[in-house]
Amino acid sequence: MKIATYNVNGVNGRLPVLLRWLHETAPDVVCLQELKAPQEKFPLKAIEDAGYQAIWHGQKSWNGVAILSRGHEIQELRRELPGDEEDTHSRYIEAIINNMVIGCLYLPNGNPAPGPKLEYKLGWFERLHAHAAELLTHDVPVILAGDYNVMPTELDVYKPERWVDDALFRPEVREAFKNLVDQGWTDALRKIYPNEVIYTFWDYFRNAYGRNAGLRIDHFLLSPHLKKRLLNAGVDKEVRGWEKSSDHAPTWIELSEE
DNA sequence: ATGCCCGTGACACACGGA
Repeated sequence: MKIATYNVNGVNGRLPVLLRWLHETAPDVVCLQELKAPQEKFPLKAIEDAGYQAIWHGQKSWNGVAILSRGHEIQELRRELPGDEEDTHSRYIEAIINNMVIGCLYLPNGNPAPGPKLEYKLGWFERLHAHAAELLTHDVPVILAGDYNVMPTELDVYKPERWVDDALFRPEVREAFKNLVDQGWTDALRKIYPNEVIYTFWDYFRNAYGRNAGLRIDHFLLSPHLKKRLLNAGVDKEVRGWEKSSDHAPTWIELSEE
């Protein structure tokens, strides 16, 4: 079973790229982030014509998350991260698919830092930490996939020294990610590529993709049940080079059946 | 230190992104 995550940076602006990628790689489940579309503007017909069911939580202009599934029913569990009634951002959606809980998340960016946006990010991380711990108590396979907006280590940044004050790489943000993983999660990409440089994002500026000046910020965290089922993982890097691409590339894992 | 390049919303440029 192949599961992917892709920050599309505008689901309607990205639709030709998204459909081509779905057609060429046929993932079973896809977590999308940054739809940048209100609920009623999600391109459901095109997604269905491509062979997928979908649930999504849109928002005008910003944020927005979706889960697509080909073949397996989607049973939605929630469409917001618990813990803050006043958080209006569409950044989390969760479902049961094929006997697994799949959480699709878009963690806040946090810049400029320090400041209220970084505080929001760290607060969101605390809520994710609490919810992730709760999920682990249920003894069911769980995947937390999405754009975490964190480079976990120096290996995940083309020039670490330039990013130390940035909200994607500040020590407290890396620590929040590490604390989450230390609950017992497996960082799937790093498990498959323990020492390799592997990026999921390249800025639109400065020919970042051409220079491979990238970041690894899209992650799969696997609950203990799934660690032994992890067969492979990767980044569809070439998609970043397509015309009208997102600044992120699709990232995926392959799991064995049971 | 800053802009670079994008999508969105709405019609010019502001905003957010990472």
